Amino acid sequence: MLKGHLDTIVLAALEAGPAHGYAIIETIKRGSSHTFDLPEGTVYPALHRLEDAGLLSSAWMTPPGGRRRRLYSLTKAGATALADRRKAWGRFSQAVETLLGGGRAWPA
Amino acid sequence: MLKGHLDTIVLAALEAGPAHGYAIIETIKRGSSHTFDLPEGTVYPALHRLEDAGLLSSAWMTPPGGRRRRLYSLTKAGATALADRRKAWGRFSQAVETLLGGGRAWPA
DNA sequence: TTCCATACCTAGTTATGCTAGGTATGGAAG
DNA sequence: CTTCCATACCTAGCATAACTAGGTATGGAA
Repeated sequence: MLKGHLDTIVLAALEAGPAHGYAIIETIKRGSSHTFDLPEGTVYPALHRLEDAGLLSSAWMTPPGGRRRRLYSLTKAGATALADRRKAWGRFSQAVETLLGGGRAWPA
Repeated sequence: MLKGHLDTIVLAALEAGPAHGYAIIETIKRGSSHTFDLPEGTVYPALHRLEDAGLLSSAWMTPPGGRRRRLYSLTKAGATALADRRKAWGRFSQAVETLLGGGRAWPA
């Protein structure tokens, strides 16, 4: 479970340039050392959500001698959203870290 | 949104010793510098879930001249679960960090 | 006596991620 | 040539998590 951070990760995966769904899944898998091995049923609906929200745009492409793919790109709003989500992740992980780290069995 | 890490945080809050629901909310609020200001409707059901799962145990207490409170304690299974979840959090946050940090605007 | 902070609770809504299916094509293996 | 796998897309429906929005009750301060 990615618990609400899926969108952030997908946006980040597209920051380096446009990509299609299947490739995004692979990028996330390799980039996380297989910690996030996301099923398509998770990623495709997320891409549609993000496009509906205006954070991504898409276009069908057919590479020569290849199969049709839908290429997703970050919109300007998407880039802004990613920046916001990066900050939110920082606050979030910092807070969790403090709460988890601060909990000692018992200080002497 | 705590995105599935609520249980981890609640378990961690009880690591230092038993506490009641309202106090746990305050502990999490202060410990996270108000990043996590959790509504009761979030925390109480979580406590019940964790107790049903055997990770917490509870007992009603009435301090002298005070009001009745339900004191929650970590069970042995709860302590084990907390250790597991700490590791899971480490893997999770590490992976997100890599994916977010690795996404550069463009490498030269 | 009125109000606030404490202290507990739950029904119902919403959104998220996943399961479990389905369609289709290019290329390799047999 | 046919069978199978990896690629590549999709959706309906389920489970669950967190929250909203209510409710009850008490001790102490104003």
